[in-house]
Amino acid sequence: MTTPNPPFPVSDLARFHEEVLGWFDDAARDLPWRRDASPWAVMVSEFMLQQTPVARVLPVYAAWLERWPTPADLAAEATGEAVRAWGRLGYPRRALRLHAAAVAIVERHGGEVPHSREELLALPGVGDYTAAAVESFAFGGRAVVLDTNVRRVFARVVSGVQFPAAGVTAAERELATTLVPVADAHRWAAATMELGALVCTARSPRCEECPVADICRWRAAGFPAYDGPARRGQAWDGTDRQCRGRLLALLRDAPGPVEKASLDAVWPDAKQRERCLDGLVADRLVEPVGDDSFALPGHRPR
DNA sequence: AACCCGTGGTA
DNA sequence: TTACCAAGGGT
Repeated sequence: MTTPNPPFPVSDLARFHEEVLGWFDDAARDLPWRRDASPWAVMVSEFMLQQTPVARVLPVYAAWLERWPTPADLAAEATGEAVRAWGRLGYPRRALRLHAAAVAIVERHGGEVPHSREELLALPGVGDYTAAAVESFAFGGRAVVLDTNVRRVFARVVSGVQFPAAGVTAAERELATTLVPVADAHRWAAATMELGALVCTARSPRCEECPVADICRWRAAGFPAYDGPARRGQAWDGTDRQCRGRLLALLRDAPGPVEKASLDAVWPDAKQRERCLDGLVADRLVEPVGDDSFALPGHRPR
């Protein structure tokens, strides 16, 4: 994020806090992980929400927590069951990491989700964002929560640009730190995220509904278009990801092991297919069964 | 730092 | 229709 010029006026900061927090009181969605959810439930939601929209997470989240209400419940389960229950949320390695995080929570933290940033970051699948989100949403901590929504809101309102840079810079983190209000840090995190999700959206921002339109530096500058390096698109047709998705979908939808011949039928390019199947096995998303079949991993951890 | 990893909704 | 995009993490 570039340095604002002129800088974001200090007088606007108080209004930023007041308006966004006030807007959140009325506009916040009633999401299940916001209704006195346990720390584990918050963690489950955060894993599922990594790169997956809320609407698709909702049903899987509900089923998941009904089946595995605590880390110990999931930790005692076969990893393949986690992959199956993950369904079509995408990036199924997240299911494996969530399972591994549950095992680590049982082994290292007596089955309770840890509070500290350091302990959270040490869990599989927990990076800067997720650690901050759990600190903030599960425990009411003062973490600096920087997700794609918050970054976009700050880029626009404070820095006056359409989109933030590709990666979080030290300056951006510092700026975000200075923006956290003295009181209500965890509500600030949720509120700025919600504003980005509902109003200050990536493609068609609803500025007419925005509580801070009058102090928005991007708007004041006339909505200048993003002028940074081109953001690479995500190719899909013919990629290994598509191939892996097809293979795993077949295994997920089957009650037990699937013969190699059936897997061969879902992807025409034999060389790529073999590479992807090997990759899935290497990733522990799939395991060989007998001589000529494959299945989701059926073994218990340890 | 750049690239890999799924899936489906939307403008 | 085709890109873009979504509460990122690991390497």
